[in-house]
Amino acid sequence: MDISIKDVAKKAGVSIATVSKAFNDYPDVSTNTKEKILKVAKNLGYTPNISASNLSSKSKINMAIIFSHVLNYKSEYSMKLLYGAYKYAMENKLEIATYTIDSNIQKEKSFDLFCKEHHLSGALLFGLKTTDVYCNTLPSSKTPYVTVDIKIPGKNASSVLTDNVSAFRELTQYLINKNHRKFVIVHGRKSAVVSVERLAGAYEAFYNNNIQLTRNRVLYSDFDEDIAYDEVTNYLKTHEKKYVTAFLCMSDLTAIGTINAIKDMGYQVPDDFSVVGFDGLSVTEYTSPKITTVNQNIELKGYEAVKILYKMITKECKGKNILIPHKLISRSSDKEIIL
Amino acid sequence: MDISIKDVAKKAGVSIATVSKAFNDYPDVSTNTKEKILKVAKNLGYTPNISASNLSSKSKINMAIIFSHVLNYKSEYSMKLLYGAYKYAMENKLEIATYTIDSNIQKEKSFDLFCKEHHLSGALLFGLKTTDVYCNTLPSSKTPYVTVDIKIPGKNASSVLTDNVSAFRELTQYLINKNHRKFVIVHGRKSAVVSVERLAGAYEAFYNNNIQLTRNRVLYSDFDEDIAYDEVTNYLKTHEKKYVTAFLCMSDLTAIGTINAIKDMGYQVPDDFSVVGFDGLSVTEYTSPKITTVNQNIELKGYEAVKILYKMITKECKGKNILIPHKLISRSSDKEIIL
DNA sequence: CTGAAAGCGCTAACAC
DNA sequence: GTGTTAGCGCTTTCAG
Repeated sequence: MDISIKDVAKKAGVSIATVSKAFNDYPDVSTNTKEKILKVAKNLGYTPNISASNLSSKSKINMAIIFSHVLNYKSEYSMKLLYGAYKYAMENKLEIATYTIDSNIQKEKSFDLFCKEHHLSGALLFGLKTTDVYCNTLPSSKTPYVTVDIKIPGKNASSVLTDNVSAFRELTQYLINKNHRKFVIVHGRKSAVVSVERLAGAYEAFYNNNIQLTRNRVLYSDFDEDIAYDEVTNYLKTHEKKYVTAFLCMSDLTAIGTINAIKDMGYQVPDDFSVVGFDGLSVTEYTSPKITTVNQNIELKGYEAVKILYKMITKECKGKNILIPHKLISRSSDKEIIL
Repeated sequence: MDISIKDVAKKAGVSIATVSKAFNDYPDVSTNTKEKILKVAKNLGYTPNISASNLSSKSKINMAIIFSHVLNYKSEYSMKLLYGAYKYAMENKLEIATYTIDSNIQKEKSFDLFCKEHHLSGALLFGLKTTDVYCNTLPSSKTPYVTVDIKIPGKNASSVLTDNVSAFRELTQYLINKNHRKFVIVHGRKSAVVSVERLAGAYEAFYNNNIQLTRNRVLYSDFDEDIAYDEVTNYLKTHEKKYVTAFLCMSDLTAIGTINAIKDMGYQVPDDFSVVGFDGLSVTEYTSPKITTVNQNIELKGYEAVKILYKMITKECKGKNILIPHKLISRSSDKEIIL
């Protein structure tokens, strides 16, 4: 038979109430009794039943990570997010459960309902897309939540973001400083907020440097390499080389697709074309050439996301939007044009 | 106020027992009442409280994935495992929670205790190492568990494995068939079972082809690229080129480290040395040259792991050890030696 | 500082 | 086919 609080109480010669208090660090238990209880509990192999505790307590803190899609294993992105989140959790002896809830399930059960069901005090939403059902129902949620890379306004909402406009402006400026003037932009998923923001960043840089937009082209892909590969291949087949000197890619994976397309068309990177990516995945170090990119500090995003969720739950702070610093990493997939 | 089963019962004009039965697909509820109850519940925004249900039910199935370490985001491995696991879960409308329990926590709380605490019917153990505390306590566990890449015997234990000996023998034979005779083996973590097995596979191939062991060298690294890089660099600095024609790496990441070391020492892959990896990570497609490797079918491992755990829990099957088929993928990081 | 007792929301006998 | 009821293991007033 399983050991319950009763057994501990009996063995320790106290009431179950006292055992409960001892385990929950109530101030009104003498150090002596507390120590005895803890020792007895250890001997018996007792551990509090979380379900029971959840049921009878209003205040127990439970946090979860909710992925909106089955994680895309091709991308390190989710992994780094998870890594950062669990890092914070471990450091603070917090427990986090991770669930996957795709759009079908989101339709069946609202976020609030899911949280109630699982007795969650709050949740982190990773991988949420503008097309997800949750985007509509989240704002009216009473449960605190934190989104990453997307802002979903709400009473108890926070978000952890990258300043995509600035980051992509800097990336573009970096190439402009190397005398590039003719760009092809390899766009990310069209509906993604981050893509739109990054495009705006590129345009800002163009504007700041009096670069005519008409000279530049936007190729629409997803964030993966396949579509980028096809689009760039097609572009190179239908355009003369002189029309472009650099490819501005909205993700590292599209940069890889772009580089492969360029190589397969018989050109060289960076000799014929410069290519830059975005995200800062470690895969950019494994390619040759190594890819110039913007490190988004993804682990930190996960880390900060949990931190702020926890503080929202404990009322230490209100919902807010946090910007995580990014960093341009110059490598060998681009080169300066000598005028 | 939250909606409970009582509210639904009252509104639907039935007893709470009937509501409970309707929600749990008991056969003894008329289709009419069931439909009505479900409709009322939907309107009210009712969802069963899992904690309460867990508390009063013996039979509720709850599965979890337990990572023994904060996931290493550099490796796609964990991600693919997760992907496969959640794929099975989604297909079968099962819910899985993922936790991270490092060795410190493993020491504090046994596997059985953790499961009891969380009312788990069984768990998948991902990333378990021979040095983990759980390895000792697991065998006496009453809760069913499934391990990946490592066999921990037990009453209710299953494992999902790769036939590492055969796989590495095939990989070695593949190079032997290309007339390689002088190898350096870049070993994985020394204490890892899979490393030992793979080494045995290499030796089998050597034996089958009368290749003298003395001609070959083993370099000990972890499964990551850094140590491999250092070891190979050091090797190349202290040995003449003629002593080796191929590097047999026990993981894709060590293969990457090896290739980088070779390049940085001024040699070419595969012209000067052939290099092969192991795992089948997608990163092997992004490198140049693309790396010959053994695809372990990692997603399938995750998928099958959940499947078998579920069947163990439902008593559809007993614990067993499953071998997942692997596949050699020949790419351009190796070449035939023309005699 | 400690204990008695009233639930938390649900399930599972069992009675009808 | 439906309802009554006794818990599941814990937290939390409230009395002492």
